[in-house]
Amino acid sequence: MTIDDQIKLIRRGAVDLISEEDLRKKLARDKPLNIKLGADPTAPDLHLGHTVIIRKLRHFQDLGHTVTFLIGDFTGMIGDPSGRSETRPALTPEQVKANAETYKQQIFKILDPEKTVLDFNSRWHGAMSSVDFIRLGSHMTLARMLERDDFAKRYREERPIALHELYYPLLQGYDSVALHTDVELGGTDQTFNLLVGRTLQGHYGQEPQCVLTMPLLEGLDGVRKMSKSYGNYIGIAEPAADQFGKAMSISDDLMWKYYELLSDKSLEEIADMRRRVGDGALHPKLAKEELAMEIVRRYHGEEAALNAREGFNAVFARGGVPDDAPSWVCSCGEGSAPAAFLADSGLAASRGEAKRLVAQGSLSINDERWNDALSPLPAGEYTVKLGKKRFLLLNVK
RNA sequence: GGUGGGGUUCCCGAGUGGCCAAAGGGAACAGACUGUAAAUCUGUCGUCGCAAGACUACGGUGGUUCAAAUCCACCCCCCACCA
Repeated sequence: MTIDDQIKLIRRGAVDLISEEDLRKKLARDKPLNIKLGADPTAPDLHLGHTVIIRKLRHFQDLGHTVTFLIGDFTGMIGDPSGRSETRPALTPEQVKANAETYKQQIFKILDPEKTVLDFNSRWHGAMSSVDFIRLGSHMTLARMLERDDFAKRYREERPIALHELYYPLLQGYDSVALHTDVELGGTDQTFNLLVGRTLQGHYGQEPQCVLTMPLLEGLDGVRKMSKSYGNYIGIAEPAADQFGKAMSISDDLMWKYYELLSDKSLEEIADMRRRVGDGALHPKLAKEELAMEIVRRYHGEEAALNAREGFNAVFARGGVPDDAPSWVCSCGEGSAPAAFLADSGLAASRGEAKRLVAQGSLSINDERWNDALSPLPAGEYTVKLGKKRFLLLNVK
């Protein structure tokens, strides 16, 4: 593969590459490069937003390079100074180890274990003396630090910046020194920290690393970044049907962004598909199904992907009931009134909510709209549907 | 150390004695429209109750009052400014 082709693959979907010239130089040596990605020691529940960067690591592996997946167990004690950051509870070594295990299980769905090194930055930070620490600080100026978006903003708004937070970028940068990193990856929000690594390596007599930043993937709402706390994510460990359904719920516009950042299709193929949707030759729903399939296939395999699509269409296109619908048994009487069994089974949060939903016309029983929340159902078996997504197989004794 | 501003329902945020289960926005949910799209429009959005209504809720604990998210006391926690 020519250097031009490699650069093209590396640049796909990326926001910044600093600098392309340096990277060409490194690649020209034709030796495996050290690629680094830092990860927080907590929250090992990866979603598609994380995979944007992890997939980029995979690209590097495919080009023959070595990846270090670095768990920031030491920096985790500081907490990334992202505005209103709360102090994170310190994790025990056991917890860190357990989290690292979970990371492994998840990242190796994408990364090649043979070409991946798992490391912890407490290995070198923990061994530093106070003198080393102060020396580390001497390589950075306050002015430069205040260039960081986040610090600049807080300083301007007269919000507090604790001193130890200033050390976060330095420690992260020092990781690159310790690992002799050639290329470090991160989200665009990491740009400053990544550049500090470049600076520090220079100070410690190393060739500065290249920095590759990836965009933050928007969540299902298409507005905020994908994040567990916003609840707008697709987790890579989620069941196939959920992944498929969530992928189908994104807007058509967002679909193209997802294609670019998450799909293995070439940019040409994607552009062609987009053109065909544009002139009506391809229905956007089909294009989206293909995307959803690709995502599910990656984490669950081909068969699961086919099943997910079939299940999705059976339920939503043809109004069926999913195979895994929960069932509920109650005896005829008070408990068999819709308001009662909807709340008791957990389909609705409370009786009040159940009644409201029924009043709004969201309940159907055996495919018939049901407006009476209070009369008990006679004995028998029923298929209950509440809204579009909630189902119950009801057995009244 | 001093001074000032705050802690309200899932989130943001209004409310400074009764008209407050608490404005407004967001999120969420439902209906219409659809491709379970998105966008839009409409509605719902503490618990129990068929309802009337009852109960629980405005940082905590007490108190004043016929009546407190609103007033008082003490406590806890956050923030800003001055030094």
